[in-house]
Amino acid sequence: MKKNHISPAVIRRLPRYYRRLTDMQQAGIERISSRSLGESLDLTASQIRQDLSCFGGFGQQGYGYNVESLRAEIAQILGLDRGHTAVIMGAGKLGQALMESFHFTLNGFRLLAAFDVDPNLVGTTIADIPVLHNDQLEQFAAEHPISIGVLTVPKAAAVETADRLVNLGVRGIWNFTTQKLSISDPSVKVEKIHFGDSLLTLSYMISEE
Amino acid sequence: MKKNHISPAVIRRLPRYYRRLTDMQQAGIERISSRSLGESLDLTASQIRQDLSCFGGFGQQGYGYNVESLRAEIAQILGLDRGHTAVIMGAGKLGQALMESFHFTLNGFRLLAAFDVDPNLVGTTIADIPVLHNDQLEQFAAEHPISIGVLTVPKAAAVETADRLVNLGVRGIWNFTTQKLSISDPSVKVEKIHFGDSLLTLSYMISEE
DNA sequence: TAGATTGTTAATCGATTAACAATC
DNA sequence: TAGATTGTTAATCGATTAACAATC
Repeated sequence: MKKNHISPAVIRRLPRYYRRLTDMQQAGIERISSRSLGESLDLTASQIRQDLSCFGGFGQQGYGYNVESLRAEIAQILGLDRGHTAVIMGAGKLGQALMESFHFTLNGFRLLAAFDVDPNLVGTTIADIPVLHNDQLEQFAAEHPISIGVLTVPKAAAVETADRLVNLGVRGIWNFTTQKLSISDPSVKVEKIHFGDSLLTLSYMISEE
Repeated sequence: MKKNHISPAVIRRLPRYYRRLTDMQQAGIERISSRSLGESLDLTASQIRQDLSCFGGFGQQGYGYNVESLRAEIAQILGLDRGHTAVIMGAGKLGQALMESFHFTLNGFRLLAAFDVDPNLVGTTIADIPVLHNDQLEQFAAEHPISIGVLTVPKAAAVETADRLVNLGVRGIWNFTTQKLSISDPSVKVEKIHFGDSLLTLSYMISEE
């Protein structure tokens, strides 16, 4: 599947399509038009057809889209079928929250392990995921290919931890810290979740005159 | 301060400007040009000047911007000086992570309390923040004005909890659940952090080709 | 068949970048 | 003063929306 540059705006909408289609499929809905999908997502029908046409023609005139097969197509586009794996670096409260409540499997990832330095945590399992000592990362990686590292360490440890992950050949880093990462290898992708930026945006919105 | 519509793209960049200026101020840097600020944020100088000019002329020809005063201007634009308050709804791992590690104060909010139903949590304090019983929310709100509710409850409780917050007159909801919220009152703003959408985007990026 | 809805092309809209006079 | 850098206007670029022929 060769991808000739898809704009970030389109890519950011794909997960939303995927989620909605998953909901619809579970609700037993078989077909959907771009119009009604658009209405349920506050997007125009045009935009949805335009977005999907970046990847191929998945619909049928006069009918719309088959929910199940469109969902499967988007799953493939997003790479949900690639057997990606993840490790959590930093099993503090945030790491634990992800281990306990985030559905890695539903999002295409198999969570293999978490790593921490806290002796009270090392050796335990949280939501069936083993917590190993930080120092065991390299050895673990030699036995288990790691697609991405989830960075939930304290800010001060972020750069060093990210560098170690990159050295081990991960393809991406999911960065929950406020530390800016400068990864020299451009093939390693970084996706950040920045709580502060989000809250400041909300602050702006509620502060409008 | 009357705001004639500012585009969301601009608003989303303001927190990044603010953070960078904060870093610079702490590093003792007094002045900054749009060019060097742009370089450090991977933006063009033009864009930064264009963005800032939405709110006024904060710079000086031949000099640039004064770091401290530009930071103060942006703080005001973002509403960081308005004495906003927050409560956390749901003191599970994610709520606890925010209580322990997220710097509400640095982001313009005073965190007043957390609410939960777990008898093991109710009555305790976490990071100096009292955890109260869910049922006490209304009484608490009568005594303390709440600007925003942080929604870290399980998905199934999200809609009901959001409705209660809206009834109490909050101005915004910071939604960490995957539940789509349909708030009828358009003056109540919702900002969501969707882990799944973020991870799926990363999945796409590492799956290319 | 007739109605519905796609995929795609063209038109519009908005956001980013470039250019430059103003001026510190 | 001369060099630097702003704020703003114009030009470009990209993304969204509209329109419609194709066709299920």
